[in-house]
This record gives sequence, structure tokens and C-alpha cells, in this order.
Amino acid sequence: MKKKLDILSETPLFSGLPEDQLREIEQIAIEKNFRKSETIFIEGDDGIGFYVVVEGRIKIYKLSSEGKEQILHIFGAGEPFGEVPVFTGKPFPANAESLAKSRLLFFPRKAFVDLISDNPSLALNMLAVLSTRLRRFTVQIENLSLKEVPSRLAAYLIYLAEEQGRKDSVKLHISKGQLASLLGTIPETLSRIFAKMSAQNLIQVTGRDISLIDLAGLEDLAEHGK
Amino acid sequence: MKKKLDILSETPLFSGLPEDQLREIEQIAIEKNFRKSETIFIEGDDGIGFYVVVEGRIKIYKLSSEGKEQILHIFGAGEPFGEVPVFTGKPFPANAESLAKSRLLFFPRKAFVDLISDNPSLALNMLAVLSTRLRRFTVQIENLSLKEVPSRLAAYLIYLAEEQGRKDSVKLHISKGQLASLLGTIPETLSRIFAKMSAQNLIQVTGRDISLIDLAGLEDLAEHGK
DNA sequence: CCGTTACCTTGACTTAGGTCAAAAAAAGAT
DNA sequence: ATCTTTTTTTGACCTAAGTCAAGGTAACGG
Repeated sequence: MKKKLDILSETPLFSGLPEDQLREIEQIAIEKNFRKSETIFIEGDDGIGFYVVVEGRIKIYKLSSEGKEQILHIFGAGEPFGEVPVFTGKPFPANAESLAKSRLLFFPRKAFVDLISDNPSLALNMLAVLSTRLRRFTVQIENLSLKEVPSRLAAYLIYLAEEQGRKDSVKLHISKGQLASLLGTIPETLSRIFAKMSAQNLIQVTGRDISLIDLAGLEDLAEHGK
Repeated sequence: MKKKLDILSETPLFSGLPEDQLREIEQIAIEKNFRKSETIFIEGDDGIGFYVVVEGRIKIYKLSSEGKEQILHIFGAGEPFGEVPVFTGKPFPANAESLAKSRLLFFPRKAFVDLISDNPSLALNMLAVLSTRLRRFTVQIENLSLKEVPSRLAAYLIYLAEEQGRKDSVKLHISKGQLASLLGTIPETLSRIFAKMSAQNLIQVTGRDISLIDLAGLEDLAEHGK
């Protein structure tokens, strides 16, 4: 089990900070533990602080009035979440739930803002985190509005391959149902598209393991659609 | 014609800053002018700084490979845009174009980052701006993925009414074609939905003027769909 | 190991909303 | 004003993807 300080230093948000500042940051962090499928916060809650994932996996999602879910992010070790209310003063715009047993660090709003106020590097790191997140949302909006589901899936598989550092196979770290929600569709549709892409010899699906048979074909699908 | 300093002090990004700091900020700002329909930057360009709208109107948008446009934001006086590359170091994730003759202030990256580094209030203001934008994107993703076009239109009309401070009528400040792109649809579909909502006596459309006849009905449509 | 629960797949059907084409209406330009 | 260009509307049609329903498969606790 990793020490708090080790996690902090590996988090982009705190990278490059001198050790004495990391210790200050460590001082204000409160460890919180969640088991699988626990609610961390819901839309509308007041944000009294934000979190950093030490271990586990957290999904941030929206629900429609009929209960359909759209996943906005899935965060893993080292990633902060729930910062928006810290800086806007408004409630959380979405829900957060653990996808697995998770260990989090909680940073209370006031203490963190004080820290940022006399620590420009930390401020700039946080600006970089938020900017990166805006970039990702830009892509997500583009996907939802301008691309069809097969393209989104192809793009996601390519992204996973890069993230996992292999180029011929990937392993899903979430269920296919959750993947559907992340891609802005439903399980039935995703299942059919997996079947079609398999029939076209683009991929081969075995449970959560997916071989990328025709990477060029996938890239083409991701970019220009079928 | 307003002075630079006046605009700066009215911009959320710079609000609450002491006058001497505003003067410093003014020092690094470079005025740039654009006529209607000029490109300010395109996706992939390196971001050497960001902009604040003094007057005019700027759209930020994405294009699909087939040329369909999705508008991400429309910014008016006092609003900053193009900050993401300043803090991520990566290129612009979208395109920017003037919708009207516009006067902008340009803040070069390096000078601005220096300013932020010894000015915690400015850093916090920028964090608030980015956080607010993340919030808006959250809503936009929710709309695209979980709501149908009539609901999005109803929500937009209600938002406009609030923004314009009247509660029984609004005036579109963009063409219906651009509105379609902002809502993630196409002009034909938007036109049909305007017609349907008129037939249902929810609104009455006269060019760019729209009377909100049944606000409760619109709110219901926005929330729960037809 | 077995039964229960959650997850995934497949089929038949429906529908929101996109495409294409053309006309009508508005907005600008000369 | 009158001509041109752009914007908006309407109609006929099509298709991606959602809904509903039913089996099949895998995972998990006892």
C-alpha cells in the first residue's frame, strides 16, 4: 500500500512541486475509502472539496430523466475529480460513484484554495488539469455530435491501445454496458457494432479482451466513418 | 468606444483586481480587430496566447470530416477564449471565427503566465473561468446525449430569456442555421421543431423574435421531453 | 458445485432526425 | 427599388440507433 506522499508526487496536479510543499498538501488531505458502487457525491450537492484517486476507479456521470446514463469520465490512480465546485462555488454538475473498491484523498476547499493562493506552481498545475479536461470534453462533444457510434468505438479502442502501450490488443477495464454509456449509446447497439466490426475483420472480441486486427481500418473508421 | 481598462475591469477574469494590476494586464494586451466571418485560429494551430472579446461575437466550433459544424461556444463582450493551449501547451482543439466585426484583446502566453505566477487572485479568477466552462460543457454533453432536439431548443430559449432579462420574449442573436449548429442539429430539423412548437402554442416565431407563450410548457419540455 | 444474479447478445420493430431537392422568404448589394 | 445571394421552410424519403422482449452466457456467493 502506497504512502500518501508517493501518490501526491506522481499526480500531475502536484508534479514538480518541492517536497516541503508536498508535505503541506499532505497535511490537508483526508483519506476516504469507498467500496464498489458507492456514491461519492451527486449532482446538486455542495462541493466542499475535491478528491484525488489513490487507487480504484471512479465514474463521473449524468442521468437523464428517464434514467439513461452518460458517463463523462472514468478516473483512476493519480487523477483529481470534483474540482469544479471548488472554483465556481456552485454545486456539483454531475454524479460520482466508485466502480471498484477505492481509496481517495479528499482536499477541503478552503485549505486548498489557501494553498493555491501562495503557490503559483500549484495554481498553474491546476489550470493545466482543468484545461486538459476541457480539451477532452471538446473531443467528447465532437464525438457525440459529429460521429456515429462505430467511429466512436473505433476511436476509443485506438485510444485504449495507446494508453495500454500495446498496438494489437486491448483489455476493457469496464463492462460493455458501462462502455456503451461512456460512448453515449446503449448496450444493445454496442453489442451489434462489436459483432459487425468482428464480421468485418477489424477486431476480434473475447470477453473483455479485444484484438485489433486491422488498425489502419480502425483508424479510417474513427476518422471518416464507415 | 470603450477604453481597454474599462473592459478589463468588467471582465469576470479580471474582476476584483486592484487597479495597478489591471494596468499591468493592460500593458501586455494587444488589440486585434476582425471583420465578420474572419478566422481567428483553427484547430491544430499553436496557441501563443488567448483572447478577450471587447466587442463583437466569436464562435468556437468543430467540423466533422463531411463538413458538418458543431458550435461549442459563442462568446461576447468580456469573455475570454482560446486559453486552453496557454495551460496545456497543446494546440487549439477547435476553430474560432468572428460572427460580426469584432475587437479583441490578445494576451501573449508567456507574459500572461508570468502575471498569473505572482498574482494569486488572477490565478483563482482564471480557475473560476475554466471551471465554469467545464460546467457548461457538462450540460452540453448531457443535452447531446440524453435529450432530444425539442428539449434542447426549449432549454436554450429559457436560458436566453434569463440572459436577456425578459420572461415572455427573446431575440436570437444568431441565425437559425447557426442555432441549429449550436444545438447539435441541422437547419431543416430546427425549422420543423420551431413549426411544431408554434403549432402547440408554446412559442410564436417572427423572424428572430420569439414570444414565449407557455413558459411552464417549455420548462416541462426542456426537463422531461415531449 | 449449484443456483442466483448480473451481463451480454440477438431479433423484430419503431422512430428521431438526417439527406436531398426545391420553393419561398429575407437580407444585402448595386 | 431590383437583382442577387443567403437563409429558411417544406416535402418525400432514408437510416442510425433506440425500444421491447427473449435467450444465452458468464460471474459470484453460499
